[in-house]
Amino acid sequence: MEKKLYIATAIPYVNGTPHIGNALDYLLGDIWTRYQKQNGHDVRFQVGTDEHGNKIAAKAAELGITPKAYTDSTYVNFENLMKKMMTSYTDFVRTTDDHHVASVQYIWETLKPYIYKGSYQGWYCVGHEAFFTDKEVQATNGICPDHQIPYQQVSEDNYFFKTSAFTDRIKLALTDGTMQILPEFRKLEFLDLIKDGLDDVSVSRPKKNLTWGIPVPGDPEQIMYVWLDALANYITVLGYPDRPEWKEYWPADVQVIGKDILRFHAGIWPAMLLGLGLELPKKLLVHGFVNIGGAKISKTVGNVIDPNVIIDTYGLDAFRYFFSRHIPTLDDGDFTWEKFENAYNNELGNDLGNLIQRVASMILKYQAGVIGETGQAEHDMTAYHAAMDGLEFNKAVDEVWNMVRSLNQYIDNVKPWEVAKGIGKDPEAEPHLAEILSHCAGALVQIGDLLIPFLPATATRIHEIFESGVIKLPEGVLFPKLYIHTPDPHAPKA
RNA sequence: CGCGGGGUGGAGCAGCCCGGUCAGCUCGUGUGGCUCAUAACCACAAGGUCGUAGGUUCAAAUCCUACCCCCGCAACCA
Repeated sequence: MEKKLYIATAIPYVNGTPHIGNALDYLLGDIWTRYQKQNGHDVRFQVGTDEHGNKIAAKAAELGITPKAYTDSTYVNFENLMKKMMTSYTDFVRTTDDHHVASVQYIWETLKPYIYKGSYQGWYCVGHEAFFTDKEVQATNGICPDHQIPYQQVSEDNYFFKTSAFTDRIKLALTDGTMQILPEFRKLEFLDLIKDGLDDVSVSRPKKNLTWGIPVPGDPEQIMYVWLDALANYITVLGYPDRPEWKEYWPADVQVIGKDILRFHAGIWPAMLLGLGLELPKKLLVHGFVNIGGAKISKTVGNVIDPNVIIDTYGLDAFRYFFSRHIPTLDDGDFTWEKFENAYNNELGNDLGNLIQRVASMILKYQAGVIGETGQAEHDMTAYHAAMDGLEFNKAVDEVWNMVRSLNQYIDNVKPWEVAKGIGKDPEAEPHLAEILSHCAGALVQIGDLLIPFLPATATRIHEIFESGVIKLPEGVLFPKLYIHTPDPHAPKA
């Protein structure tokens, strides 16, 4: 049985609305999925939501509804964004799904040899009835800002998962490439982080401190903490352990995560898999953060950008274009409205949109729309495919734009409009012109092919215009100019 | 002496591993060309002590040493 492809994305916590980072996960997953499907592969593409935990419970209590009712109302925000982005996912997992809950309990049972009871010690606020991290305690000088009482060192009983037992095997998998982390420097960072070994993690909380979560099998006093619950989604969604089809897809070919959660996905998650006797994911695609004008996105600063607004203003393909090309796939990137609009106007409008327009219009004008023999344009696509394989999607788009640029150059060099003037005088002119224009059309079809993973709607449109042998130019141009955040160069001077 | 990344024309970057053919690309600016096209496209030009100071070498953005500056991370943060 040939293994089918599987890509998974991190599941966001649904106590907020989707942000640009979530959108980036979906976009990268979708680009990969479309690319693989285009190459004839069967791909399963998971997305989902993480719905347990105290923050959800507190929010729900505030609203006077059950936690489940609350997440029922918020997870759709994420689902809506995915749909809006034309994310071609095949599976949507919610950690509150019955099957997930049951599977996680099975996983707990199976991992029992590596689970032991211990005591967790940390800073506790009596008012919150919850633990806080060292960082939070430090930031507040040891006093809870909400209750004006000092945090106390408190210990509580809970279960620990023995990730330490798997340190060596995980290190080996990273070193020998069984589990790749891309980019490479993230792998080095992580290896450095665990050079002294992985620490065991606390995987449950007493019921009094954590109410909303999956019960620990065989211990009614304990509720599972986020780790086993959330990370397990990548296999429970495939049907693990009861639906055998999961075996056709696991191990994941790619898992898309943000740099902030690498340590969990490169540490705890592989440890879980090894404990279950399963293979490790082949690649972890670690993307960076999107900054806004060089600054970190922060709710308190209020510089949060809603992906929905971008899509509503400029269209989905413009959104997909910017975030796949101008936010480096494997590193941090920067968003500003000005950069976005410049990319939209100059690259999508002038470079690509105008190119399509000029070629289509020449064929209409000189040949009544008949394209003729589409000479197979064979541009060297090695660099494009190498970039796709290396999960450097931004470089792949760069390659496409090199093609756009050279086609524009080609047209200026051969001057079809000059050739057209020779028709009627020079017998060679007509076939020569036909040859030139069919070459252009062929090149555009190829560009359309390469854009399928990135700009699905635009790719379809290019194919519609050029593929039938007769130009079918719809009303209106592709990517009409927009001057919302940048000055309109054609505006009359004040 | 915590770990990591980085400092290249106005902006953003590539090149550095494997020293010379490297000072390159995109945007921006200027000039010109063209007219098929979304006042688009194409060509050319101006602009850089390649963070600083030493060193190695016939030769350094590229290797070595020291220093300065910027940015992440520093474990329970999805």
